[in-house]
Amino acid sequence: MKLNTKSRYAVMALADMSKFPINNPVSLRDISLRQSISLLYLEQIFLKLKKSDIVKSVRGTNGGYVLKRDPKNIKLSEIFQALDQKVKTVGCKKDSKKGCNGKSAKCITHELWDELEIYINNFFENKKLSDLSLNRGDN
Amino acid sequence: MKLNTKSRYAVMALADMSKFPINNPVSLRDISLRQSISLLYLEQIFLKLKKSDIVKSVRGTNGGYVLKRDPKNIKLSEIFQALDQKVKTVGCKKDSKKGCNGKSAKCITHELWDELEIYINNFFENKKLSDLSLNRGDN
DNA sequence: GAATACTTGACTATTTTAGTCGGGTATATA
DNA sequence: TATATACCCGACTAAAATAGTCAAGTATTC
Repeated sequence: MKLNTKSRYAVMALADMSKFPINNPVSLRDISLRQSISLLYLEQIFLKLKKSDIVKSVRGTNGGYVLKRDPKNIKLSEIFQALDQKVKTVGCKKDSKKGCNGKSAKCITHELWDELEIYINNFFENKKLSDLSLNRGDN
Repeated sequence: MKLNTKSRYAVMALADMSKFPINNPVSLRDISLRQSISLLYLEQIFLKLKKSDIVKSVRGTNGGYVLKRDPKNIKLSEIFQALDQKVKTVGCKKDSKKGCNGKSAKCITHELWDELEIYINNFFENKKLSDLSLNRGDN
């Protein structure tokens, strides 16, 4: 059970951005250097963040990306959703009528995984980008 | 972020077993049929559960596996550990001196992932096999 | 002694992940 | 207006993890 790098990097990159004055475009190149994340990979990630309205882009020289909202208003759950990163504990279909394992009803542990999924989502739902303790050190 | 089938099947299989009188060996063949899990795969899983002292085996005809403890005393976290299923949210080394991304210190979001890991482990730590609502239906 | 059921390591197909590549387009500034 | 910077975007790919299967056993009961 592990988090993929895309979502992790997304949070890292946004946390990096949030250290700078809002409306000041931050280039992916800079983030790439500071956080040691491949520039090309970051581009992929930011296209998704843009589509989900978390950042906006400024093209051209001195361009970059800008947070669309105050970090206080950006929930981590949004970031994960932007990257299609779902917490999927089960193969079981949500639709209980179909059944989980070809059988007629929910599988024996269905409730458990549902509960876990809600539990984890809850964590991200309650965390804001601004909650990350941003030490102004060398990172 | 998803759970692998091995851990999921392990929980399903043990939940299945716990419906039967303790000390009554349950064969993998039966579990396989009831839960629609490959027999060969179950064998792999149960070897690990056995090594971790969660079940014991009874060989021969009418043999099978038996829970070594009351379901009330089997934490889900033990089952996951038995299958080497760890909650790994980060690539960062635990050892904070090494640094996470080749840089000198912890990465900017290190605390967050640690927190998440503890949060999730906590879920499994507090759930017992006996907590699974076992409807005596067709599963 | 035949059938049942656990034991074990090695193997393999498929899927997912973690990126890279190549060729764009838009904008600022010199 | 040329050029460098930086975003845009789909397609591709190597490597790792997952989800199993296979083969060849051993132990026990009826």
